[in-house]
Amino acid sequence: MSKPVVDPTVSLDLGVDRSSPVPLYFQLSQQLEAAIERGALTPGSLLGNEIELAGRLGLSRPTVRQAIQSLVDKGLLVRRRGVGTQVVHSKVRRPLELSSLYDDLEAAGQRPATTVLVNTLVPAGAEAAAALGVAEGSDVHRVERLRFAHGEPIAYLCNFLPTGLLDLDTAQLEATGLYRLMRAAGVTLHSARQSIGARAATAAEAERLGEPEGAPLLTMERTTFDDTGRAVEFGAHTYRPARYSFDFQLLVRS
Amino acid sequence: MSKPVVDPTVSLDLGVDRSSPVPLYFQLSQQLEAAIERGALTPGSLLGNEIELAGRLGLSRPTVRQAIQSLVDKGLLVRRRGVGTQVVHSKVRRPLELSSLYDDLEAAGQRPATTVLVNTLVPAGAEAAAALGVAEGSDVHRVERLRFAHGEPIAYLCNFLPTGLLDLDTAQLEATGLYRLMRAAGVTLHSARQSIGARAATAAEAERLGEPEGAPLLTMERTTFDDTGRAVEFGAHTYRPARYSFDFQLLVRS
DNA sequence: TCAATGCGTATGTCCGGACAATCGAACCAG
DNA sequence: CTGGTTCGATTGTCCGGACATACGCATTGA
Repeated sequence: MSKPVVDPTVSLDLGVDRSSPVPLYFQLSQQLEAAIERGALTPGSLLGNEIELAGRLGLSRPTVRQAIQSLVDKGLLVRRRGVGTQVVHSKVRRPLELSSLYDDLEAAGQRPATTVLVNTLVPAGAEAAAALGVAEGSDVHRVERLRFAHGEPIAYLCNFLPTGLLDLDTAQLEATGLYRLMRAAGVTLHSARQSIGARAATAAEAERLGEPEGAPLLTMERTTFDDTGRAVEFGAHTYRPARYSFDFQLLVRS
Repeated sequence: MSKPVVDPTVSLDLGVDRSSPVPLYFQLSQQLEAAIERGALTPGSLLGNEIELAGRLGLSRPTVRQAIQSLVDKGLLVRRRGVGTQVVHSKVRRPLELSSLYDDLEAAGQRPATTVLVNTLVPAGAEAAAALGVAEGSDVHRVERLRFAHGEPIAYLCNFLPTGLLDLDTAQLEATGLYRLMRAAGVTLHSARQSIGARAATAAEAERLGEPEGAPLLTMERTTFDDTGRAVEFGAHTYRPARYSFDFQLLVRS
């Protein structure tokens, strides 16, 4: 009896374009991911061994391994020595990434809108100065925004940014998200430190978000760093818990 | 003028043990990580080119690249073509992983304690059945626990587990965390889907955690999967926000 | 003075091969 | 029937080399 091994070459039309500037391993990993996504590779099915796959595609084994490994890192595949590589069952689709609330809402089909409440230079307070790594009292940008979805207020966003990084245009801030502006300004985001908590709304917070005073609020503080280690943003956000929660998937680091 | 490039071979005593069963690339990456951790490799410093490093250590370039790549994936290093590999400035230390509250508290120096309130088999409700992928009404384990730190209640944990996976001993549940028990039973955790939110405490919730009714609570729901895609745990937790928040770092996927 | 060009250097991609470690199943012995 | 052993299959690790590509800097030219 032969095992129910999928033959990727015939069942899905795999094949690489050597004239393309896109790396071969990336072409392959994208095709495999697409095949998984559309169900051509069913969960639990084996992927056929690497050497044979490499031979069929006219690639070397390291290239095929690199493609497979990238999908393993994404959590879509699992490798087992002596067994093979198989598609993970289900549900791992969007591992946690450094996300922008604006992009999240847009991807969810909500139509995000932003009102800029404050956009000025202020002397850095103790907390913002410590987070951004600048001297207390030195100038930093302060941006306060209200984020809406379907006309309902979702979150109040208060952010601090160091000067000289990008010019914060109020119109642009209302048209898109902060992260998109930073990327467009050539800032390469690298990592962030986040803290998610909850507390009761103060009178001012409650009024901004249209909640009663003392209502529970979901809070998030975040400091974002670029790849040189510079802090490029510090934000303290409050969310209406009935309208927003932090949903994500995460993988076990191995 | 020579550039201020660190010479890893002399300044840090790098060297691999070929008789060890530990993979060479792993030995190297661990040594590099340790060097970064203790400050021997200062943030921003270059790491010297791969080929030379490989030659000095008596390794091949792919092996050295594999070691470096693993640290890049961890966010400790950044590579730039034509420039070199440099140590990231600070602060990226513990990227988000699938964590156990028990382990988190223990690592933070708090002394966690657990009281098991409920540990029985119950017919699965709609929510638990959907999360675990079992038929509604079929038997599942139900575990309710109170988690303390320094004698103060921190969280109320309600978990559902499929039967036949492991035997849930109340004494063991009070001595350690659920994840540790599952790992000990041979379950290989793979991924989880989480949702973090907030809401006002009901009378029962408030009483359990020693909070006033209506107090804001931090909530987390999580479904955990093993590497075959089976759901192995579903939990609904509530935390006292004054005592606990979700802190983590995350990297930009590239 | 300033912009365009060229060059060195480092990482990015890819190849082909070799051996080791591990898993699962078939096989054999008690 | 049961338990241990052997063996094939598959991934894990490692090597040595080759060429492509992008960045930074110095040089050159307008």
